[in-house]
Amino acid sequence: MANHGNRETPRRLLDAAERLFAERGISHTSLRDITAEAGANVAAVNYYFGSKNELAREVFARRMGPLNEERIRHLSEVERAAGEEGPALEDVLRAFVLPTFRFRKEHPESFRLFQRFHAEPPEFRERCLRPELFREVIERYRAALVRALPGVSLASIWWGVHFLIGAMIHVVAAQRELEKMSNGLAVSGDETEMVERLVRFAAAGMRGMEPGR
Amino acid sequence: MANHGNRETPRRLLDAAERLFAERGISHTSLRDITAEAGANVAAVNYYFGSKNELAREVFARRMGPLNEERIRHLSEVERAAGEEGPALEDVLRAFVLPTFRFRKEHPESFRLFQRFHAEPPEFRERCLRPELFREVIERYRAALVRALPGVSLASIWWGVHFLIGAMIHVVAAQRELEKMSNGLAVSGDETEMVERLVRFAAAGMRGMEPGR
DNA sequence: CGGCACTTGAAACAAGTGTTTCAAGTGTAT
DNA sequence: ATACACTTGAAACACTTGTTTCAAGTGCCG
Repeated sequence: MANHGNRETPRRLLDAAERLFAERGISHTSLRDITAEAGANVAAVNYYFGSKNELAREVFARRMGPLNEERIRHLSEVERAAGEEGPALEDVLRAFVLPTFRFRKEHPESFRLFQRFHAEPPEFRERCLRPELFREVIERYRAALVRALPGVSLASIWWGVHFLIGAMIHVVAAQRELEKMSNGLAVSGDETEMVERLVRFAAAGMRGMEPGR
Repeated sequence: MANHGNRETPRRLLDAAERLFAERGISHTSLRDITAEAGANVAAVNYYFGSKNELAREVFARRMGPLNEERIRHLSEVERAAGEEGPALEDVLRAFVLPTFRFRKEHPESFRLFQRFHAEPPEFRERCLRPELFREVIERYRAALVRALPGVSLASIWWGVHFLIGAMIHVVAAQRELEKMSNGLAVSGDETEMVERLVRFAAAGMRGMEPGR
């Protein structure tokens, strides 16, 4: 009944959807949950986004884009600092991993989004995952890793990267459960500790991957 | 209307549910999908299992139990073969990882189950994950790893294991997509190749984790 | 002030969900 | 053969889902 004069309803819908998607998953979140949290009407989602699916697509793009941009920015910075001979493996990996953890720190409640996303059916994922969002990241990091890992085959690098991604997704998403299971062994009050562990693990792992090392 | 004289309806329900859960996820699979595929009536699930949730719990337990048992069996075998000084790190990790890949080989269509499971909301997971299914595995492998990694702290071991689990889940579940993205770089016709890569990666990673090494 | 494009609210929609009910059928033991 | 416990089928239940509809409200521009 009211035009409140502001254009922030779509943003509030995105925020609410992000939070709830992350908390319960996409299919476990109804439009009524979202609109209730956003203080909007049920019809608002279809009015502004057309459908629940397109809302979800926007929710993801809003985060994935900047995240990948920051990965590229970090890599550029590290490469600039390293000069001619190129950055060390650890620095390349940290440039890739750090934005993820930093995003979790700044948006702790909405972070599970990415793992939730991995859990959706493949056809849904492919509709959301616009390849152009990732092409540059892949290109840039492949070049940097090839350079930082002389003597390691491209196939090994490829696998190493995906081992790293899997490890990252898992610990970052299941952290609370891991802490509960570890009996105080895994305290992650300091996020950099976890990042450093992951970076050291992956760096050592990638260096030790070649069969005839 | 008929008692077909056999007791295989529950088994057919479990099989159908497993296949569909793995393919689309739990919440995207309806009881009608399951019962249709199993050639049973909609009421059959509630008759035999009480509810959809308890059916899901059974579906997981049916696979997770034997899988963990085989992990323990492998570890015992490796420990027996190694004798007094204990098995090498690579052998311990392989004993842990191999059953997962072997299960995927034998039940390729139902394997995604485990990743789907990781994607369900936490409360659901906790209802399914009976701790007693994992206690022995944790106990045994922790002891073996502490022995195979002298000088590495328990915390580092703990993190390394979860990095490994994350990497394993990810590559094993997203394999088809990874192959598509890799432009022929990642061919996994030979499952042992992937296992060995993962084992070498994790072994090198765990050895290189300690900060002041 | 009056008209207009834009938002909102409340209600209803059609479709799908998990679950329950109950009569009808079956095999087995008495 | 008769009784009985066990399974099944078809239908209905109560509820939630995403979506649509339309009247009512708002602020802005002429």
